[in-house]
Amino acid sequence: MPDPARIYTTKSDYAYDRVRKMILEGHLAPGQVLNQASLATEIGISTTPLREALRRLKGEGLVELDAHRDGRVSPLSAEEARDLLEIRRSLDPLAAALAAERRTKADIAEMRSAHEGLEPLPGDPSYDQLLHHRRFHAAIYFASHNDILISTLEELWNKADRYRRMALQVERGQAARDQKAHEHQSLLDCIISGNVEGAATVMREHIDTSLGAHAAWRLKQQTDES
Amino acid sequence: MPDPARIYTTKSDYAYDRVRKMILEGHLAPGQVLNQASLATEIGISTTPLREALRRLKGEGLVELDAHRDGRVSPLSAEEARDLLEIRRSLDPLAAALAAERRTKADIAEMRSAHEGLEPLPGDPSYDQLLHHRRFHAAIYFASHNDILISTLEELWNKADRYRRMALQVERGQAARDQKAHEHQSLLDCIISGNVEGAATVMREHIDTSLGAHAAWRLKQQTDES
DNA sequence: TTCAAGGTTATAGCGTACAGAACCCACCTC
DNA sequence: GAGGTGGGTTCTGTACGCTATAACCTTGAA
Repeated sequence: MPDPARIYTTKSDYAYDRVRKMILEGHLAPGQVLNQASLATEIGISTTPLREALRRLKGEGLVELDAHRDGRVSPLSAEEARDLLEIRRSLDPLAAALAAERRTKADIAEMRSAHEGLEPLPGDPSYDQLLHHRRFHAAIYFASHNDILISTLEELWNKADRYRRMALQVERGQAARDQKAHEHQSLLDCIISGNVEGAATVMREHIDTSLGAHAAWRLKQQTDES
Repeated sequence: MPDPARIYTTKSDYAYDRVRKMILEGHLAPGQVLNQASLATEIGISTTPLREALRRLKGEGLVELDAHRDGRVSPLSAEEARDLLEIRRSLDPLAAALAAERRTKADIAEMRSAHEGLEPLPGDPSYDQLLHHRRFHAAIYFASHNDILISTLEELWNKADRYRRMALQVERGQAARDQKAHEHQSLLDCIISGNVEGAATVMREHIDTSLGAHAAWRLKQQTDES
């Protein structure tokens, strides 16, 4: 556990990171009730900065918070999975296209470095593996040089992460994982060579066959059955 | 001035609405320093709920807030105007297409009602006129039945509003305003008749020739000159 | 006996006031 | 003129009191 005073400029930021990580890693399960007092003592701060963090997470849709009601971690739903997919299907290709247009030498270096040793996620991936995967996509976002697009996509990524984890509970075949690796490679090639159309097309394909798409499909099945 | 206790469930929400409105209406100018203590007394609350509101506005990009530094209203910039346009050019057509696919009878009624008496914005528009215009577009967003897309677009709209205001300082010709009215009409027609492709196309056109686009162009000129 | 409705109490979130910490600026010294 | 130090200002965090909600219990009627 890092020392809050050393790394973060405010305890509010620290609380935000801690709680967010707890939600994304599943230590706080979807639907779980959040007691502000006990959460605050667990993190080691008082309730005011925690509240600010929770409000921020509410803004990002990770927690539900009504006045004078106990807050809870937002539950997963087939609708949200579908919603996320529809937007990312539109914005991720945009980011890839813009990246192919505007990438600098530094961007290319970062994308190459993030791609280095990147392997398709196994079932039950480590936090580091998820981070590595994210870093590659974040590098593409960054190369778009559109700040609002970057932060929007980062937020969508956070929301999607919980669905990704869910999809990874079912082991994928080697063929599917090879396919993902191939897509990462051609994504990189297209962006570096300035192939705007190609980058967008590959990215759209990448999203359509992504873990999030699998999760959306599975959740829809569950909903339709019941 | 509304009584906070009566309308809002928390003072934090009240403060958020008040400050946001002050920024969007220009009572707090871009770049202006925000003193928490005086802002709080002006609104009639203490600093804690105000701080929560400011943090929320920071998340939406309307204020800049660093640790232990004085906060300020985010300045306008050519980059942000361009960034906004690029994303809206992608997401607004998506919303229109989804709306054409999923609109319910209630959606159609609301879109029709919002379109009723809608007139292209004059120079120096009233708050009500801006609201009416927004209501029409919000009705389209809503008909997409994608909650994340709706909230994302609402946020982008807020950010874009300040640029819209800027563009309206230059009076538009009657031809341009007639064109906008025509676009609103065919947007409505396409969505109601379920013309998915058409709705997306008209919306893209609508964005490309929007006030935000004019503002982006003007800001770019200014930057290039200096 | 069971269910429903109203009131009361307990619990947990919200708001205020104040104390603490960090930053900025002015002033002084070298 | 440049660098450092001190005071003042403003933001951040804590503690506590307030208020709203919800759960439980009692009471009455079916």
